[in-house]
Amino acid sequence: MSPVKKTRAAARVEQIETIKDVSRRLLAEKGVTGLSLREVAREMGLVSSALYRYFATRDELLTALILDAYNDLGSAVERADRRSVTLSSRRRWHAATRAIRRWAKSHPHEYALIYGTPVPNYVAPELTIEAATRVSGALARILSDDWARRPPTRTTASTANIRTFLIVDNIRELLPDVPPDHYVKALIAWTHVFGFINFELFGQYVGTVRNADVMFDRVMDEIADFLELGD
Amino acid sequence: MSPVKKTRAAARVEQIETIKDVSRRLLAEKGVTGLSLREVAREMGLVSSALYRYFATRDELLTALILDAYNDLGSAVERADRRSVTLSSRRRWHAATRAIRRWAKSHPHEYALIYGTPVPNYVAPELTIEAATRVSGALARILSDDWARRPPTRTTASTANIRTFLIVDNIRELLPDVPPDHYVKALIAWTHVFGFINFELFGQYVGTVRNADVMFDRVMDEIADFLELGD
DNA sequence: TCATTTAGGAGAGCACTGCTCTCGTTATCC
DNA sequence: GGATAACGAGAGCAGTGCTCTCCTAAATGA
Repeated sequence: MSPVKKTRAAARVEQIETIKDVSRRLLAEKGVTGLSLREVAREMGLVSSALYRYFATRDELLTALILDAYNDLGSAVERADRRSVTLSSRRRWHAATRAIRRWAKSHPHEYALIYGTPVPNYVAPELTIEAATRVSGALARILSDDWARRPPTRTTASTANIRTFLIVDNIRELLPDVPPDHYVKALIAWTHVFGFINFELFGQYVGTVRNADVMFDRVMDEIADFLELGD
Repeated sequence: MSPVKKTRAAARVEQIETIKDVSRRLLAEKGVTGLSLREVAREMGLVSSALYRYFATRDELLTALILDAYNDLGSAVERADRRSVTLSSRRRWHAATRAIRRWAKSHPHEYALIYGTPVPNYVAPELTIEAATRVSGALARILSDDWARRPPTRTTASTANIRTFLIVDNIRELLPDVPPDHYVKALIAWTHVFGFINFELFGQYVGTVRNADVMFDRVMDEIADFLELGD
């Protein structure tokens, strides 16, 4: 209502931003378990109880960080895709998946926060689901665009069978030009991007993979074949 | 040296077993973060400091639980494979991967312990790597056995290129009959089993997958095609 | 057999955590 | 200008992992 926001509200959002920034720094240094409200407060020259004016609980702060992480990753992959949108589908796929992995490796703890073990008792708020869709949406667009360019030989198989195990309405929104009988392949591709990064970051590839950079490209190429992406 | 072990040593291993049992129960109830040494001690009618006679630190207890979890899962999939070893490679693949997922769903917190975010600062002890190999080894045997039955049309391509990003010596041990140019495919299959289960258990499939049971079978069938497993 | 070593448990205590409550102060709104 | 609400300080509670000292009872060696 007031023409100009006064210092009060501005100071609040600024304070919230500071809390999240400090938290992100401590998160990067010591991981989730090492992130404590008291230390954040200490760093800010505040007493711990003051933080509760902004976040009712530690989990609430973590949820905010998760949301930001999803959006940060989301915009990173969107940016990468924007740069390569004129190239072939295969190159777009490589650019996008590389961007995801790159973000993951430079923000390992934030990545673990969103794609690792759910922190408290796992209840994904609606907002995080929406933010999470940004990154999968970017990948989906590449695949859907590719199908839009393919010769229209599609068989348009019935979705009746697929409906038993997939929520096709939600998927169709993301893959408007992909025939439903390819939804499973698309989900496999999506799953594999994060399956690889999880295994790499969480140490499962120790002893088998020597150079994960090269391996990732090879695997993503194999997935592109699997998706029959245009070259 | 003594002919019969006295009560002392036996009581010790028994006490250790009790600690791990109680810990597993509490782990299943409240997750990793909810597992506290003091509560374990309380349940056993002990004082917390007594537990430190058996585990020098909480992480040491967790490491023991991780080791047991790997072995428990390992023997579960080995058992499943033993029952289906006479069937086709495709059926063996389905039996083994189903066993893995079944174990994961009935031990979600233990699964998260070994395939989720590394708990403290991630240092995988040698012993856990060995135990972890049991489950991947069981999967590998299926694939290697399948290749042993295939007509010997293998091209035996040079491993020179693959050596740059894979530790082929370790992989060859697990896949003795698989030509090296198929190692990447094998690693993709292995990665995807756990990529799927991670996504399912950690809530990433909410909104897209309706019936994960059916979806899993479909996906594993697609992977079997990808591996060209015999039917 | 008896003295000695050693293992196991009890209990107090330290430093830390998340979170709650009360109480002044100070900026905002009517 | 006075009421209202936001903000921060500070004390305190219950909980944590871990350490240290002390005592008892069991295993060991001469």
